[in-house]
Amino acid sequence: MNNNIYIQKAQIFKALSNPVRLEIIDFLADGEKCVCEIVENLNYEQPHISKSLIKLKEVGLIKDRKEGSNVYYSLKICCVGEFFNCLNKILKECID
Amino acid sequence: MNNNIYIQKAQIFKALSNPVRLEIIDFLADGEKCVCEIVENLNYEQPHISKSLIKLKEVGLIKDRKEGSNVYYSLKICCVGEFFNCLNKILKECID
DNA sequence: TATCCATATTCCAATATTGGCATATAATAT
DNA sequence: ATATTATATGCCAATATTGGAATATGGATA
Repeated sequence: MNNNIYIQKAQIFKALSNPVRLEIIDFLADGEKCVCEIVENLNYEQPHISKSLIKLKEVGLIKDRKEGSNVYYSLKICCVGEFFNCLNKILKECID
Repeated sequence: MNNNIYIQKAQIFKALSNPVRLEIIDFLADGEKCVCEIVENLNYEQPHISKSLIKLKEVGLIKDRKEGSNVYYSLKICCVGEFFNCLNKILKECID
């Protein structure tokens, strides 16, 4: 049962464990974007971007909003800053 | 080249994307532990624990120290607190 | 040296992830 | 109704991850 928490957390990390999905998050840090904008900016096929977005949404990292035929995605993590600052620290230490 | 940063970050998240490895990190949050203590506390085969520790070490999340025939592992992340607080926030929001 | 204990490595089958391609759906416009 | 545009889904081969079982290594002790 307590093990469940580790499984849930692992799933969030799994969603983050892909360069394309990290690039999407970085792009969304700039603000809400529709799928087409993300596809234009990242050099990947539309279906791949779509699947990546869905995976990020499933674990609660981003949210979507439909408007006409467009779907707009945006970050749901309030603490992206702290989160990625820590990551950067780890990377910096790793280089030393 | 900038893509490399996403690959590196993804590798850190990949190391964290496993319940056993998260449990190990949680256990190490209590302080430095030798492999045998970790094996005793977590219900997994010694080789699995060993491999998990090596994976965490490879990405710079933990460090090791040999003393006789024992190897002691400890956290190398200074900012575990912030990091996991954010994660908990995401999990909480996800439930709502 | 022989043996014991702690840790790491290798091998493996089952399972999951990746990312492209083709296709489906759903909204909008003509 | 048909065509067009935006997004999602299904399928697939290549590749990676998982975690167990057996085995190897290396320090300590008798």
